[in-house]
Amino acid sequence: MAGMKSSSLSAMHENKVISFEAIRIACRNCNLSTLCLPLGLTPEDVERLDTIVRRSRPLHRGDYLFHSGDRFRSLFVVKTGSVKTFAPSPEGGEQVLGFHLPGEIIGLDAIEHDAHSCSAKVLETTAICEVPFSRFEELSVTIPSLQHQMYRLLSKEIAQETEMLLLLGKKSAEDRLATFLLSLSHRLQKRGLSPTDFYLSMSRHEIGNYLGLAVETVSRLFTRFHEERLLVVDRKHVRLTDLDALEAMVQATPLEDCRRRLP
Amino acid sequence: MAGMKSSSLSAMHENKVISFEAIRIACRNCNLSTLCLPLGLTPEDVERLDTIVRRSRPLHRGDYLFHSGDRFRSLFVVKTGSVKTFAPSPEGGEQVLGFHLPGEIIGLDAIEHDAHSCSAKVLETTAICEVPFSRFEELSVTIPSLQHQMYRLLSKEIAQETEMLLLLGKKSAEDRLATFLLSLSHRLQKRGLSPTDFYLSMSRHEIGNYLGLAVETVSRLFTRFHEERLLVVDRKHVRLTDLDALEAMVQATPLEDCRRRLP
DNA sequence: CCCTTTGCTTGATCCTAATCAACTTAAATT
DNA sequence: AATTTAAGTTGATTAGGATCAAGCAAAGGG
Repeated sequence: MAGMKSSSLSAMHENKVISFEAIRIACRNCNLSTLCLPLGLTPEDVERLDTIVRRSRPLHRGDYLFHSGDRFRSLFVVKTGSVKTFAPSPEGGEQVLGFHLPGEIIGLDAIEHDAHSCSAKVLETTAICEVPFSRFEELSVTIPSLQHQMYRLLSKEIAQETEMLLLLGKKSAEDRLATFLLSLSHRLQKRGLSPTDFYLSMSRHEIGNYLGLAVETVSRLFTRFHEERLLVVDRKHVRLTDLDALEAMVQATPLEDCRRRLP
Repeated sequence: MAGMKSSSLSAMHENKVISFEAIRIACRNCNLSTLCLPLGLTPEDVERLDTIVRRSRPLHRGDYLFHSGDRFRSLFVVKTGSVKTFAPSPEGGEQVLGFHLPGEIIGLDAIEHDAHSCSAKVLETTAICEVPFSRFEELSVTIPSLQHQMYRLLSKEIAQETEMLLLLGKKSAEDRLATFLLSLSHRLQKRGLSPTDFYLSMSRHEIGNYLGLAVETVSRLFTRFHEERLLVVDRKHVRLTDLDALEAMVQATPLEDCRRRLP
């Protein structure tokens, strides 16, 4: 009822004024602009981008952004909250593909097939910016720096998945969880949040699934890390008390091939 | 010294006329155009793209396209032959990230950091098209369909790596090798080659490294697949004698979570 | 051609993390 | 508050694949 541009979707729950207003910030005022599509654009071009962005009211835990198989129409950017993407298998199982924090773009894998090959599910109350892709492409043809940024973001996604391949291909369970926690830490820090003190919006089951480990293993590792004074964990809340040790654990990848040239 | 456009690099070994001429085919005559950057472009635009493509003389086994850490200047497209990319680790080990066949683009992960995060090494005599990226970007600003195709190719790379994550995250050694062989089979078929009869340009060690398995495991699996009449293998030569059985093996992913709603 | 090197295969043993099972705690529903 | 359900932890056992060890075959080099 407030603004005249009440966006595409119907606006109920208008009693949640505070959070709803908070998410309707335009790109130009958004603190994520250094991570997101507007990076490198002139203020004028940011305005043009802004006109095609759709901002819905907040989604809640369990809501879907899209399902595997859906026609690809838009990219989705997390504004606040978090989202998991996963590949559902016919038998009801799933493979978690990623957890997405504010500023991260979801749906980049769908451009080629014009259909989503994974599903995206909201982990907590979350605000999303929707970017209709056909309109985006029209725009990026006329804004070279937007095209450049899009190439960079796509490339970044590839580089990140490569990191993940490295992790799953070679490393131990311990390394995997350490890397996961450090990844969260770094990403939260970039967003101006505490790199040592945060809540996990995903379950142990989802962490394990993501890292290719059983729930039990994840649980045991949390216990062990706790015992080793690397962190304090209580339910979903984690406090990393020895970032250096975690980093060292990951660095010290005792990769093979160190004995090949002996006798 | 036949042609007048003797390309950027010096042209020695002109006695290798046949193969050298073969690789100097322009984009418009290249049979890979349905897989590569020219897809969807007008003949006129293909010509424009062609002017920025550099075609060197053939590279040989062990040659590098680039090293990890090199400044990013160009994308590389395999024209004939094959290339492996890998992340070298300080201790001398490496993680193989991919094997690249004709029409596949290498270097997409480097756009963001403006530096290569992996190395690319030629597995057999190989012809490469080099696409200077800054010139490519200039061009793709003026050719919407080229921008579109680049988005698609980047997206495809992301989707492929996602597939790989799924493989490494959940599947057994058997599944991994079967998936690997089928992937090769499909990709060769798309290129007009036999999907059942081919040579592996990479070693067992490299296959194992890529799939997150020990060499010994790969060797044992080849033996087992042979015993099960799924393939005939002799050294580097493979003939897949039961594609359906291999497909079935991969499909029948007995993913967990089938017992959760019982007692 | 012999000799070394490199790549591959096969067998034996070990170890990490999965699986199975039981129990605890927290959250949701009544 | 009582009951149910879901999530997490801990222990015991097992299995799949890594590692260790040895031998063989092909390729390369003098």
